[in-house]
Amino acid sequence: MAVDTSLSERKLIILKAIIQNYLETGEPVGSRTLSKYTELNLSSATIRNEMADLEDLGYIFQPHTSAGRIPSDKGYRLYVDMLMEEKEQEITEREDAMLEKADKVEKVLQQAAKVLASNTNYATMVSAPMNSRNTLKFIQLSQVDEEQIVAVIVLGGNVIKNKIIEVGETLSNETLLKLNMLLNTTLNGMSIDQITLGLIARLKEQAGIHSEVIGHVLDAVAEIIHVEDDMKIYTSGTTNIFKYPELSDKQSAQEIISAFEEKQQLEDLVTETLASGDDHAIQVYIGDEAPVKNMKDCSVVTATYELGEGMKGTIGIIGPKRMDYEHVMKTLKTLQSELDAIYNKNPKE
Amino acid sequence: MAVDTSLSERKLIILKAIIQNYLETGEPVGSRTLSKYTELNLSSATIRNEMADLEDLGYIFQPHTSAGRIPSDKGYRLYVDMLMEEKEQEITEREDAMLEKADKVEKVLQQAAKVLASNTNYATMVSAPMNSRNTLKFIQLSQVDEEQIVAVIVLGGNVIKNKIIEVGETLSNETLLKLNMLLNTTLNGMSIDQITLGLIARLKEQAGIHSEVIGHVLDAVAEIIHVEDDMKIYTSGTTNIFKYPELSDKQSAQEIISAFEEKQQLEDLVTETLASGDDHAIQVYIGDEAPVKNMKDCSVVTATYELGEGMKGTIGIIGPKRMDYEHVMKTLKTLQSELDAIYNKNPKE
DNA sequence: GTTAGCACTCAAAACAGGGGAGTGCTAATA
DNA sequence: TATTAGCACTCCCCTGTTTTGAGTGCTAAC
Repeated sequence: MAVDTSLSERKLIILKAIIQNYLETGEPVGSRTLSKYTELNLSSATIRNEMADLEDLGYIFQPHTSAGRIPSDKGYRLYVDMLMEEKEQEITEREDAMLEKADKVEKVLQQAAKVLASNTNYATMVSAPMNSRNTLKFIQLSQVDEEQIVAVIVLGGNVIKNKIIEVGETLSNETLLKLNMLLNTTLNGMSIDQITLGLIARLKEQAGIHSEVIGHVLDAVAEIIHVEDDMKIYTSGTTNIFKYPELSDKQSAQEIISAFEEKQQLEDLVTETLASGDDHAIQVYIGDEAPVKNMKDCSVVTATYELGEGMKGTIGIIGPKRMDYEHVMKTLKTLQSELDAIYNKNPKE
Repeated sequence: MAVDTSLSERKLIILKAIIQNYLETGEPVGSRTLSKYTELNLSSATIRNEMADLEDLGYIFQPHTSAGRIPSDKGYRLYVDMLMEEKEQEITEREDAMLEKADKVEKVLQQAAKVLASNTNYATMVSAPMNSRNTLKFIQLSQVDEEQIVAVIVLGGNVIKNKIIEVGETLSNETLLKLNMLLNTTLNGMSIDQITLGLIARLKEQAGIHSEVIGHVLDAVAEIIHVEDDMKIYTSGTTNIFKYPELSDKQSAQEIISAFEEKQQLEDLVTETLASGDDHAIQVYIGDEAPVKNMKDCSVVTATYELGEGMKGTIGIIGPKRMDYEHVMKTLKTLQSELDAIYNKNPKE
């Protein structure tokens, strides 16, 4: 990224001015406007020369001749990387109140998406934490009726899952007790990745004639992971995109909204975010950079949060390229630590 | 509804022709078009006279002078009530295959919404069955760690819910066993409405010093009903509305899409559908008739399905007023009996 | 009762012109 | 040498006007 060094101080100032102005107005910005807007007192002509240079370098472009300039993706990139000053002031207190104790994780997350959307006026998504790296805390088998038992599986962080298992015979109480003992002593505290084939074989051996049940239980465990694989994603404020003319033509709107409806694409986004980079960094995808093709006309800002024990989820904001990056990143950061805090302080809620 | 009798045979034919033509093309239909389109050989002039009458009666109207006529809500109403001939032929076999055994109810319903959407090109929703009138099948308390027990509650139809309960003390195995016995013998097979205050008092009395736990469990049961109250709704094909110009202007599109996002409005729709009328009838709401204000420019067609034991859900299609009512109603009927069949034949899947 | 014909209406498309914001270039200026 | 003023030019966009054409209502003839 040696590109930036090739830009003079003045060019940077002008570029920054162009972008900031464009973020506010959404209109192409011309040289005259800039000559007043910027502190360095230059005539429009000078600015024009600089702008021509910037255009040659690919940071800005004209939608058509005799229009002002608007930032290119490359320009935005430079902006978020270097030019943007973080306005750290006034850490918002409001959200504290909004995220009041909702008693279920899902509720909290849905709420978070909502708060975020109303706070930013963009479309938002929050993915529920995945428990791939989670630990088994407790397993309980119980007879429901003659032919069915239910396996209750509690994961770290008190995520509970159940699965009905069909059994041909009625199992005696002692048998169930024994199996429960066996399962819990062996598997308790184990990470899901730690359950190896060898371990399974050993378990089955100890279960004797009931090895089949053990098999079913482990299948259930596996399936639970699998089920969790198609992750839950909460969205809000989708229709906010109609507020931005450049996104609200039929074509774009349809693409973006269907990306939100078929969660598959959002899942890709989450996966990408979780995979790449530092845990608590904020990531910014501009245009094509996003791993979601339908969002080529948008910018996407994401953050990762953590509910302890390696359960991570993603928060994301989707808006026009000319989004208010500073505000968004600040808000996202706040919410991120918000979520981090709530659950690390109070994991049972 | 004596209105219809006042219409001559010929007027009915013409009205029907107008509507059918409009359904296909989406364009206002004029007298010339009709004079060829209809079998009764009449000149455009004659048709014009009849159309003038129909307009006076409120069945059709002109979007502006010198445009063709389009059906009014009243016209559509008459059409779906009387004029439309059911094309019963070729009961679709395809869907059978599509709704292949998904092993979770949610999956099936989500799938159903998808199939429906791709089949009709409209927006669709499927509500998960509510279990308000459901019965308790099984309750199991288990100790998770020193301070927590988990209550697993199985409802009829094998809907499983759990709830972590905080207890100050560690309960002995015998105590748990006793409580489990007590809960199951007393509550087993009961409908949720049948658990009265008197019953609760009696339970607590029998539980003695552990009455508090019983209280928590019952709270959990109550909460589970409550949680289920904000029902799950699956949607698909929201963006199909962009296919219909009359709905895809910013204003309408935004309204409809946000109705789909904030599920509250869809819930109203479901409630209305479930409340009103015969179980297996198909209901058609045209324009204002729908209980959802955001859909005043749409038509909504709904059906109720049943998963046995009084658990009912709703399937709905939302499209433009000029939707292909016949196809939609037929498809809906098929899917309805599809769902009915799957779960009544094979309730455990 | 039906039809042909005609005058009329009005939305939408096609067209034309003016205004204006913005540019690039050149020549003058500090 | 960098900056600026000035000027010609471009081209979007707005506005108003015209044209077109589909469709109607009405009247008179069949």
